[in-house]
Amino acid sequence: MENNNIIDRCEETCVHNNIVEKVDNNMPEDTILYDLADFFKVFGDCTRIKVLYALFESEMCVCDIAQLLNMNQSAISHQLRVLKQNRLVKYRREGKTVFYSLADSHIKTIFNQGLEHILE
Amino acid sequence: MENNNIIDRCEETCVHNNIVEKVDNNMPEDTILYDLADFFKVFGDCTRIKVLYALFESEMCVCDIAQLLNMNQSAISHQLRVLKQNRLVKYRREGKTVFYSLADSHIKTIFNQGLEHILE
DNA sequence: TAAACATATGAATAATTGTTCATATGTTTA
DNA sequence: TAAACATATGAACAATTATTCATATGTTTA
Repeated sequence: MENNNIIDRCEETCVHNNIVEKVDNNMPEDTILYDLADFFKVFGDCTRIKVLYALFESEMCVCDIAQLLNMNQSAISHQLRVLKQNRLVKYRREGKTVFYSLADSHIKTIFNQGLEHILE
Repeated sequence: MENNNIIDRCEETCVHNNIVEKVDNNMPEDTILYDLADFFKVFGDCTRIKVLYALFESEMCVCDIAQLLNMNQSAISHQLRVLKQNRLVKYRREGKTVFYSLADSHIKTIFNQGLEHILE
């Protein structure tokens, strides 16, 4: 006796199978969709957004960013790691100082589209 | 006796004040940056990404989407509410059924930029 | 009007995540 | 080489969030 109670009733009656099938055939691979969501997750934090906006203007060291955002060095460093792992920033070392800068050309387009949307 | 221990040492010595000041002057308003992060947060979930991709192909009812993604009706309905609140989808009622469709023209550009980035 | 059904929603839970604190790493300079 | 310093990182904690379950809302039809 299989228990099918968890399956909503509408699955049997309401579903428009032709539509579902057509859409299903055109969906990108699951791994791509997961990667995409993970990528956008990076933009879903205000600190990271601020860091990226700052780097639009100039390359900056960790301390500079920390002061600009009025946050401590550790928090910024953790977030820079996330940005680095997602290939959104690159860095160069100059003595003790590490300068970060933007590594991606899509960020500005994405931000502008987002801005257009929220300002509409 | 003020306690300044929480302030990292580098704030006093390493910070490049000219850069910080210049960048600070060009930063968008804080409220905009928060709104932007909140907006991108919507794309940071795989279920919502899938729903939006599905709606690229066709308008769909809640049950259709639930079946397509093999999730229950409640989960989909909750996520559609988030998308609705962020003005990314719109809906029309036809009897008992509610059909959802895309409400925004920026989504495709944003997704494509994201795809280009992760496939690079 | 009552039953059937598609969708919406509140509450609870589990999982994820941003920040802080403490400390480690790596570079410079005295 | 030791001290000073900029940055990185692990662990812990607090806050956020996606899903599920139970149930409510709103529409149709018998």
